[in-house]
Amino acid sequence: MNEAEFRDFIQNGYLHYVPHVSIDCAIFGYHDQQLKLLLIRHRFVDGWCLPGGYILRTETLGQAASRIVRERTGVDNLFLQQFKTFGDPDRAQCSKFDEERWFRLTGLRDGSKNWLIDHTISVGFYAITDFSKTVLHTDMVSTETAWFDIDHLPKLEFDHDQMVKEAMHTLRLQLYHYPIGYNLLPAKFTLTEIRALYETLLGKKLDVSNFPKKLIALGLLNKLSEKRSIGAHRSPHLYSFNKTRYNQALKEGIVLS
Amino acid sequence: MNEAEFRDFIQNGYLHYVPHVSIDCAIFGYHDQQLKLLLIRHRFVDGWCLPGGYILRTETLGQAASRIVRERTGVDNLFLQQFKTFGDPDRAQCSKFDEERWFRLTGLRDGSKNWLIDHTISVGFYAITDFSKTVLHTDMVSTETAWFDIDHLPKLEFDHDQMVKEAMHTLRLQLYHYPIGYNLLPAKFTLTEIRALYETLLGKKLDVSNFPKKLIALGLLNKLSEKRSIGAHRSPHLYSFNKTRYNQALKEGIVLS
DNA sequence: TCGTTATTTAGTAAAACTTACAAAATAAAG
DNA sequence: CTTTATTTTGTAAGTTTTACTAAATAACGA
Repeated sequence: MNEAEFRDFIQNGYLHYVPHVSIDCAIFGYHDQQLKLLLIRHRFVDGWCLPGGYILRTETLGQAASRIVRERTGVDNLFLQQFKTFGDPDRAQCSKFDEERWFRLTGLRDGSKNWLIDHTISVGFYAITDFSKTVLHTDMVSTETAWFDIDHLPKLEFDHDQMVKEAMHTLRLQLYHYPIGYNLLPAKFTLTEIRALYETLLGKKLDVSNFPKKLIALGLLNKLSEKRSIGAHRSPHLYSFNKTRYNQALKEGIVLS
Repeated sequence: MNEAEFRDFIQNGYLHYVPHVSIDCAIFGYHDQQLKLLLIRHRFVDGWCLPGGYILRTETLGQAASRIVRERTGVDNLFLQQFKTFGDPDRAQCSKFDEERWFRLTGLRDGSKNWLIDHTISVGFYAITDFSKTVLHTDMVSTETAWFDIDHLPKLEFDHDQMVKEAMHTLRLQLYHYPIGYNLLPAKFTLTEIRALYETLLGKKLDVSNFPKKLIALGLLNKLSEKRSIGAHRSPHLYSFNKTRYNQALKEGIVLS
């Protein structure tokens, strides 16, 4: 989006997008036992917040969320879930609106009458990606886009702290009911690697021996004949996902304890 | 809402309510092993659908949902949960809009330009009440308000069939994680009565002996010294909810199997 | 008054599942 | 060829769930 397109979006965006409703995405990034969260520095409020956007009048909510994540990270087709809608009247703090700042940034007057500066209800989605595979983009709304370690997040603008908390909570609940790992692990991985993934996302230790047994019992994994070399230790077997069972589990759910 | 107020709502409602966003409520009613759903006959589309409404610009989503349920049923302070937000572009079928019908019903022209007739994203809530304690109201939007047996629902307008399905699904999942029964059972009830409540909501039989034991083990129930007379049979003990544990369980969740 | 009957409720054995841990297997380094 | 760290199998103990039995009991009617 260039300068002219951005100005048109500000002035006439409500013709193409649904006004008063936005989407915010908590995009979690995993790689190598590290869990991060994608944040943008918002040009209008000069603080960190979740990436978000508006819904095209022709899109479903899921498609809009998917597009927003794709535009920010370049990643497509990932685990994406709606978790809650936020609509407290004070969530956006429109009272703090600064007409001068708006003019400096947009070159437009009467910002407080703009469709963007009005009561907005936001649908929260969360997603999980492999952050090493992403290519981050900033846009006209943001001056920075960056991954933050989940344990060292800055204070976020609006009600986004609450959003992250609830996204994390839902993610951890859903980990016990849906399989995860596809797109987050290499095509061939060891039992230790998939256990580390779950441990990092859940934020707790799992039994070295019992946890992988459960995944195997659920039929989610194919044992391969290859092994991985990890130095002066017994070489662990490689596994891949049984894509049939995995997709079935995504649809029908699983029970993991 | 009288005729004049209704016309003002149609013409200027967007000043007080958030446009493009609505709330729809799946209000389940339980009494005596019967499960019903509250439906209204929509004046504008002449079919059955879920009761709904708009969000005042000063309200939270929960407050709006609570108000909508109260206006329909007279009941306050019940189990109310947001479950999902629906935003498919074709969910409202605005293409079917009938200008003539609109004029007959509202006496207004240019209906298709009205704020009510535009892309609307709806936040779904579900609630559970005792239908014998409700006093139903119709309003300017509905010609009828009625309880339907859950197994004999008519085809609903818009995407409300899908909403009911997802509300029911969420309700049944949450039954295992939150206590239920307060406001749905008399202050003093037998173990058979609370089991029947869970059986009806879950749509399946539970073990006569084991299920109540779980509730007791969770500390949710107080055993009273009184008994209930049920004719030529052993008189069952009466129980009441341990309100402290019950409220704690509402906050922190429980694990019921 | 006393069986009969239907229901509540305590009790328990079997089964299933979870958890904790021991020990064997093994790859590579020294 | 011993040492070391890790994977992986196996299993015993502990816990929870499930299925079922039998005792308790309230009222009815013979």
